[in-house]
Amino acid sequence: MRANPPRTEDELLGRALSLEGRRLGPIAEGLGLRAPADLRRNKGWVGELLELALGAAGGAAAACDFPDLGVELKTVPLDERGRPRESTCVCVASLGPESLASWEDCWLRAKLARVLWVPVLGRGAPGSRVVGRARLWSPSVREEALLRADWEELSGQLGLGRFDELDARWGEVLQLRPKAASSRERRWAMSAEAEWVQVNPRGFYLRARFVARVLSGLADLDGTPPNQ
DNA sequence: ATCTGATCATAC
DNA sequence: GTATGATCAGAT
Repeated sequence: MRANPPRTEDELLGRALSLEGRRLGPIAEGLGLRAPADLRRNKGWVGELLELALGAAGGAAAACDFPDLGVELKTVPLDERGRPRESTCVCVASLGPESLASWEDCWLRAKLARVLWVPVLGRGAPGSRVVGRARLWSPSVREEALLRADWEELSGQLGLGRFDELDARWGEVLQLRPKAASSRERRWAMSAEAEWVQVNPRGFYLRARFVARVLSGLADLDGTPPNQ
């Protein structure tokens, strides 16, 4: 059972805000679902539940969650101090010439242009976790500059085939980490030495400290309002 | 305690 | 197989 898609951003945000303080278990039951005992074998459960509850498009389509609104949904687990417990995966990284696209045209930028952040509080039984206050966000000029600088460096290195050098320590707000069913999973790519090599797929992740900044709502000190 | 590398389920 | 949704678990 899936809610109807929201028709406007306001409607979407209103729905998300109305979930604040609610436990995931009852939300799931309202949709005819049962909360799993833990997330070890259901890592995407929280995100999928909120998609259903908010009327996201769903499916594995390479599109954002609310295509009509151009909004991407991200759930983020918070610790006791209200800080993200985890980094946030944005999308898979291209290992070929596609990674040489311009920032303006890249997929990561498109996905982050408008994000509905839904914090989830608590650890332990997923059904006992509680929805926090949702926040609709677009990168400020300053945030976008940070994202762009990292993205250009990281995808530049990918485009050069420097897979051995690249690891999760690169990037200030973005990082590249494995994104696959296992480390045995391989994808063909052209190395810096112009040889075909098999490399583990990777994804772009937002560092937890960057997401913390976004959620804190602290205005950028440049005083620039968010982009639309 | 935090970060990096590894991993799990599901849809198409 | 590749995309979606992420968290797990060992290293630092």
